[in-house]
Order: sequence, then structure tokens, then C-alpha cells
Amino acid sequence: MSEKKNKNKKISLSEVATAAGVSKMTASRVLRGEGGYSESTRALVMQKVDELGYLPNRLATVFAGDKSSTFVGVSIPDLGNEVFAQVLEGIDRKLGLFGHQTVLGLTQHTQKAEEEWIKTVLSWQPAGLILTGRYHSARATEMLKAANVPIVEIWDLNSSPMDTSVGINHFDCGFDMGRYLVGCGYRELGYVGTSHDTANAAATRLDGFTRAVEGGNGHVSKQLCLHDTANYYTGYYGTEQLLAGTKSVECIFYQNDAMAFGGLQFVLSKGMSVPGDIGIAGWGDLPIASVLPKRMTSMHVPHLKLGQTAAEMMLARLSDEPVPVCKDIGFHLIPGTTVRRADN
Amino acid sequence: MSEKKNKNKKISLSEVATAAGVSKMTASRVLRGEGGYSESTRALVMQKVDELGYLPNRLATVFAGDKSSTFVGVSIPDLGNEVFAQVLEGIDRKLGLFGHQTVLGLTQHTQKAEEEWIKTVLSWQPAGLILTGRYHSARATEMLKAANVPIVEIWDLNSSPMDTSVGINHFDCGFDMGRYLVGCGYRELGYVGTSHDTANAAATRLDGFTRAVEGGNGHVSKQLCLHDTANYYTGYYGTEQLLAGTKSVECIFYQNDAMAFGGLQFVLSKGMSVPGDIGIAGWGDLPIASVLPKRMTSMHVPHLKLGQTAAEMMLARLSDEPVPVCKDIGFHLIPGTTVRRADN
DNA sequence: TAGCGTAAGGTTACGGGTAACGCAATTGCC
DNA sequence: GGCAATTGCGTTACCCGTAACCTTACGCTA
Repeated sequence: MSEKKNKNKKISLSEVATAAGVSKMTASRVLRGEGGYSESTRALVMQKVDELGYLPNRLATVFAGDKSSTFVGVSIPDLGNEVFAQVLEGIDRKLGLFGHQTVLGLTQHTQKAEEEWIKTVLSWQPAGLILTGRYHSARATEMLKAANVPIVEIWDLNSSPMDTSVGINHFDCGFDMGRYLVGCGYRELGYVGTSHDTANAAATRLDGFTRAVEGGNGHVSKQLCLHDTANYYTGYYGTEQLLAGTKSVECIFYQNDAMAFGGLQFVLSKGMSVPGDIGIAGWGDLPIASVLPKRMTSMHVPHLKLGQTAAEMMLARLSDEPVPVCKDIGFHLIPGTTVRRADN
Repeated sequence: MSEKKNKNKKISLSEVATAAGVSKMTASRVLRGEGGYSESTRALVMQKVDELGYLPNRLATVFAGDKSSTFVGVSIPDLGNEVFAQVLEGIDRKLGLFGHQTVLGLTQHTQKAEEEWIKTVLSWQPAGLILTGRYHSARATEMLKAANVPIVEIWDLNSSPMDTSVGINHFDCGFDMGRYLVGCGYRELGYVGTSHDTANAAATRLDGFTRAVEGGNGHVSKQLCLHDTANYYTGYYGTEQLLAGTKSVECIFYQNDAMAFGGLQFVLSKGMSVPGDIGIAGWGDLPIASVLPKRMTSMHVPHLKLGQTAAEMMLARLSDEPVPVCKDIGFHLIPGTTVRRADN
């Protein structure tokens, strides 16, 4: 705190060079190991680097070479959702192995926050961007195009992405769940989620779900909570509200597993039996599901792999390898024990 | 992909200036709004900025001003653990409000990975670093000192941090749980965790726990899994191994709630009743715990607040406001229903 | 109307590296 | 021994903004 401000200066390459009695350029060559110097010079420079504790300034490197950095911007809606945390982990681990750094951006599910973040992160000359979701504001899209950096859009499968895309088809995901539940004999279905916005993956799943249910002569009553986080509480209270409004619901599909657990707990607390009195189905297959006594009927998505694949696609783009425009990483249904068994 | 490479160039400030018929410097002044230009000039420059889609290059700004960037490096062990994801969310949200960007580093609980990451991230001239844990490699410590940037060490309370610190006292945390369980009448206790390393918070909790139990004439048998992730599976199998080794254990304390849920599920699957036949206690108080029928005996730590507080301390350091060297954000015990009730 | 202040803008010199090029000394080859 | 090729290093210019300083034109006052 009260130290003199004279020690603030970082050691620069020229200081190392001067100490070693060579030119900046020679020191630079040694540090990059690109040859053009003798062994004795190399040893001398490296010795001075050690002595002075020199740390290169990567900003200058990027700046000088007019090349892009090793940063990869990654936008994620929120980390309260375990699923996104896993995606992020997959991305960062893989990127880290190849010398890239993740610059995080939490968008809170809003395009406005995403746009703000994109603007800032682009000004740092990132090597590329990984964005969650396929819907971006007009200005964001414009900036992204102008920036001309590799982009991987994840989560929603996007057959005509800005650049490349990896994810799953959320419509199909919802549709498959709807068909499965109809196949189990349910006709009066409920949905509890949080999104009022139509421009997101959860809404797309709901579309698919509704289509399948109605195609099977069923009906879907919906309850969308105003809270913007899809968690245990919103699942609990959303279920309470749904059941207060419509008595006839036989089975409820939730936006995600966290909400489904909340809903499960609500109906159990009201003395209902699952799946005897009501069916419960989630989405995302939380890790905890695998150790609970009742296996949640859900949809498994390989989240960690999604992240890793996104990172791999980014790395391939960065090294100009061919990359598929769009990659489907798939999902599969977990029958579980929270809906009654299909009688097929 | 196959586009000509001529569009790759980004528009620079001088191009904007030339287009507007003014000097670079005037354009710079307009963009920073620091005055010294007429309204007509301002309008003209801004019009050109819009037309050309100019995005400033922050690298150059940092570079020119010889000031630090708006990056804050944040090291986190892993995101599989929900608890760390919440801490990160707290940090990034708060930092984002003040125009800072989070550069993520997942250290996988190893000092080597942390050191590697520190070296890289420092070369980007970050404004500051937030590090999880108080134990760093010697070389890392050296680099951090030389870099002379604000540092906030989180998670472990550290009365003599490198710079500043916020977290909880893990020894006390373990101790309080030990005392509580002894107070519940347990004497033969078990511990299941993953850390073989003594240099981390979980090991410190175990120390505190052991001290309290032995102080109450109890005894602790331990089972440390070789897996490095503390999750449901390691909890499940760790419990199986612990119980195979020592039949007499009355109650088990786990490294975290995820492992405790795994353990709970194991003992239930063996037909044991909880807390009738055996007690189960976790740590961290996972959000899901609040909606499950059986409330896990655990220790609540305000994770999101921890992250926010860390970010606040960083922001204060960056604006040279006074910051406490060390801040305890506390914890409290959740009695729960997975251990038998204290008879005091 | 000289003298001065101020608004509006231009000029120059960096900052920390790197690409491109220059050049002397050594080595290889016939 | 003469010439070219290579090795080992230095010089210069540049990347894109900004701080510091300089210039010009105009208005006001004594």
C-alpha cells in the first residue's frame, strides 16, 4: 500500500537485452526460440530473464504482429444452472490445453447484456468467440460480422450459423419427450418453465413438446414463472400454481431437472404419489439424479462433451482446418421412474 | 471461408479521422468525450464511426497509457463442484457491472496448473487476480509478487495473505461440525473425502473436525478416495469402502454435500436407516438440499456472496480505496435430519 | 489596437514487442 | 585463395492509441 511507486514498472524486453548486452531483437528471437543466435547468447539472455524475473507482455506481441490474441470469449447465460457450468468447464479445459484463455461473459439470458459484452470483448482482439444460443441482437450480429473472428454458436443446433455451430435440436428434444409421455398414456400434460421469451432453447423445446402432445390428441397447460432463474424454488412454486389452476393434469414436463426436482418435492409434500397420482419429467439429467432413490425421467445431454466439442471446433477454425458448419451432439431419453411405464 | 483476405483489416482510429477530415487525436478526444472539439466535429466523427463500424482496440489503449487492462484473472479449482460455480458467478456479475472482464483459469486443484495459468494470465497485464486457495507454488508466489497487481485470495481465510483475502475459517468449520456431532452423542465417526494433499481447505476442515472429535473422546476413521473429484460417485463408493473397513462407524462426515448425497444413497440402498442406523453430514449446503424430503445435516456458506465480496474487494483495491487485509464471511451449521438429534 | 485568454485542433513522441531488411564475420567449397 | 552461402546479430519502421505539447484563430478588454 504505502510502498514507493517506483517498483511498479515491469521489466521490459529491452531491459533484458541491455543487461545481456545484446539488442532487443536478439532477445526477442531467443525468447521465441526461432533461431538466429548462438548458444552462448541464448544462455546469457535466458540467465538475465531469470535474474530479472522478466515476464513477456503479450499485449505488445498481439499489437505488434497485428495478429489475434489467444483469448477466446465465451458467453454463458448463468452458472447457477449446473448444465452451463459443465459446458464452460468442458470449453475451458480443452482451450487451456492449447494455450488459450477463456474470457467469461454471463449474459443473464438477455440479448442486451450479451451485446454489451460482445462489444467489450471484441475490443480486446480475441482469437474467437463461443456464444451460447443462436439469437443475438441486430447490433451484436453486425459487430460480430465486422470483427471477422471465428465464432462457434453452441446449445441450439443452428443449421445456418454465423460461422459454425454445435448443439442439439431442442425442438426434437421436446418432441421426443412429448411423444414418450403420450406413449405412456398421458393426455393432460402440464409444462412449468420460466421463459416468456420465445427466442431461446427452452421455448423451442416447449414448441416441440406441444406439437407432439397435440399430435397425440393430448393437451398442454402451461405455467411460466416470472422469475428468470429456473431453479428448485421456481419449480416448486410453479407447480403449486399450475395445479391450482388446472386439476386435471396427469403429468408435468419441466424446463429443466432443477425445476422438476422442485416440482417433485411439491407434489410429494401434498401427499401425492409419483408416478401413481402424477408424473414428473425433467430435462438435462443432473448428475445428482443418478444417486437419488427415484430416477428422474429426463433427457440426457452430454454437456461436458458439448463444451469440449465447441472448443475443438474453435481450435480447428483457428488453425484453418476444415470445420463442419453445424454439429449435432445428440441427446437421449432417460425413462426414469417418475412417470408411469409405457404400455407398449 | 473462401473470402478474400483483404477485408481482414479492422478499421483503425486514423481511418475514422481521415474519413472525417480531422486528425487522429481529435477523433480520439471525441471518442473519449474529454472535450476540446466543437459540436459539429463531434457529430461528424461519430457519424463516421457508425458508418465504418469502428471498434476501438483496447490493446492499444492499455499499451499507450501504460496502464493496466480491465481484465481480472480468476482461478477456480473446478466447475463440477456447484459451489465454485456460484462463487464464479458472484465474481463475474459484480465485476461485469464495473466494466471488468473475467479471465478464467481452472486449476484442477493442482498448484502446477495454477502456476502455469498465473504465468500466462500475468503476461496479459491483468488489472488484478482473484485466486482460490491460499497455497501457491514458490514460483507462482514469486511471479505474483513481481507482477505487483492487486490479489484477492478467496476460500480459505488467510490472516496474512499476499495482498487481501476473503473466505471462511475451514478449521473452525470442521471443528464446529465435529463438536456438534459429538454433542449428538456420536463417538465413532467416519470421514470420506478425496484429498490426499494437506494443503487445501478440505484437509483443514478435517483437521478441525478430528480435533473436536478427539477432544470429545471420540475417534475418526478416514477413507480418502483416489479420485480427484469430490462428487456423488466418490461419495457412494468411498462410503462402501469405509464401512467395509470399520463396522463400528456411527456417523460419517463428508468433504462436501455431493459426496454426502452419494453416501446417503449407498447406506439407504443397503437397507440402513438414516439417522436411525447411521448419521450423515455434508458440507456446503447444496441448493437442492432445500427441496429434498430429508434435510442434509451440513454447513452453509454464502457462496454467491463470497464471490461478490471478492469482486468488491478487488474493485476497491483497483480504485485505491482502503481494503481490509482479511474478511471473514462466516458460515452456519444446518442441523438437518440426517443425524440424530442432539440430546442437550 | 496591442495584449491576452481560450477554444479547437494539430504534431510529436512514445509504449513493448516483431517483421523485414542490412551487414559483418565465419564457414564451405572447388 | 576467391567467392558464395550461412550464421549471428543490429537497425529501422511499424502496430494503434494517448499524453504532452504546440499552433492557430478568434474574442474580449484596457
